[in-house]
Amino acid sequence: MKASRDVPNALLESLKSLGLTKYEALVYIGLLRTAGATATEVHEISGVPRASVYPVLDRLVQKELVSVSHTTPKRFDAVPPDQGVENLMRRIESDAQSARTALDALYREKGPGGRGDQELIWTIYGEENIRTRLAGMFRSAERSVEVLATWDLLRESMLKLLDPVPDSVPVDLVTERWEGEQPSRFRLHVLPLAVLQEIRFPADKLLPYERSGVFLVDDARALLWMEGIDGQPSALYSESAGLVLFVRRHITTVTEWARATVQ
Amino acid sequence: MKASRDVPNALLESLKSLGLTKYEALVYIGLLRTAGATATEVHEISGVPRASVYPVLDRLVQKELVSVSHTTPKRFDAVPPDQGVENLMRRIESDAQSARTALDALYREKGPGGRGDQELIWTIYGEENIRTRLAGMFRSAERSVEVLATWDLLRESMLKLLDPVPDSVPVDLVTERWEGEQPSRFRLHVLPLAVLQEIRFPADKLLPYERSGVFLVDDARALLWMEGIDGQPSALYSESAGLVLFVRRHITTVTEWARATVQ
DNA sequence: ACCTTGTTGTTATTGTAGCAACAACATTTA
DNA sequence: TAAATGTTGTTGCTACAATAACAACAAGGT
Repeated sequence: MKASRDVPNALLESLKSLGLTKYEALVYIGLLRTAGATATEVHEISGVPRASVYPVLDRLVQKELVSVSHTTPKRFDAVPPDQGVENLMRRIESDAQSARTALDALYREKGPGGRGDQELIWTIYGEENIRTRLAGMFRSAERSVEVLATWDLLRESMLKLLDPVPDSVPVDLVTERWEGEQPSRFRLHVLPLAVLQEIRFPADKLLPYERSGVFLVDDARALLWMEGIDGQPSALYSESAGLVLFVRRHITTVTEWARATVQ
Repeated sequence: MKASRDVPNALLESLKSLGLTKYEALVYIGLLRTAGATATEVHEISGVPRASVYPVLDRLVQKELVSVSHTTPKRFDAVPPDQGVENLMRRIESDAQSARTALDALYREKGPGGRGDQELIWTIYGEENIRTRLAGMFRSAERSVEVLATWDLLRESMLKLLDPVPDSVPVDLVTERWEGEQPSRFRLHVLPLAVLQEIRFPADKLLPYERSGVFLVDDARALLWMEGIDGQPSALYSESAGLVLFVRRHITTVTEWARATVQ
């Protein structure tokens, strides 16, 4: 009676990242389909060696995922899945909380400046991280904000990020199309640029150029939003004169060239 | 220059349960206090062997906890703690979600009854698990609900748990005192029982008997809420005739005896 | 030019800890 | 006795931890 051969591997991985070992996951899954099983039954159902079942069950009880009967032999039962996962998450959430505060304390120790940024080009991975960086750039804008990005990217949440830009700072948006009403807050330039829609790479391989953008603040800080074919967004950020100048030229060039072509 | 000897061990454990290894945690912590460090500097600050720093940094970049510069030598920077933890939690949360649904599917496969409960005495660990069990008991009540518990326990959230009891079912509450207005929904018996307040164990060692209670539903299902000295709540649940009878007697005995004594 | 010095990035090797797997044994129950 | 339960100890395995060694490259001095 080994009915547990069909345990999806993805499920095991998920449970592992919640702090369970392979055996713990297998035993818990096994117990979910068999109420009140003895240790030997657990062994049969889960495929875990009988001798290993005892320490594993101990750990699961400790983690509040199974309950034990007071009979001999002992019988075991699993708590319902949603609640079991909840119990695991509670621990992790608590760890996350204490880690957050402890790390924050360390983080604030160091002065914010730390010459770290100047003259360096940083790659940032993960959409969240990029957004955070952009929010910081916009918030600290003092003289100018220029954005050259595909509508796909703008629409999603870029516009919300632009809210904290001080009122005194002019904002230039360049994109290839615009849906919805035109915002009065920004200087909007809608240019149906082919460059922004698709590009052909090596020869005839059509490369979708979906979400990408270039952001320049105060002519001093630049961010390039890229997106690989895998869809994983990454970005370059820099305050170096070189990259800033490049971006400066890129934006003006595209704008000029597109204006000439279109009209 | 080894300024990292004072890394709290608890913090390392917390980060480990968020999916980081010891080295990953040390490197991330080190980077939090030093913006734009080279691999060698990371090695010096974190105490991690220089050769091990490279694979560790790779993993941290993959996990969206650090960003890389494009200079030579490469320079590394940590994302702010709250956001970093957020990035880690996002993965875990997603795993938890998929695990929940996958497990739920398995769980519903088996018929609910499965003779598992009868004649067995279960120990349940963890306050959440006990509450859930109680909620299930109350929801399925058909003839009677009897509760004998300290006010401390009742007040906290027991009253909310009693909401789903069908209106046709009488509910008896016995406790040692009552604060706030008396509920009309229940038959309330306030008995200033010394038993419920403190008991003396072996000889003169005063044992605080803070939160404990006995719950009986339909004269068929009983739960004993216990709480060790460590404050970790646990409970016994059973549908066995033996334990149910014991609880039945306990409640009536205490009630009778207290009534006789008090008046 | 040459050689030295130091740093960066990479690879290989060894050690270690926690989990996985099995064998063997003591204990209970029928 | 036989069968099943619960426990113990040993061994193997895998991921991580730790050290050593190496090639590539850039100063800097002679």
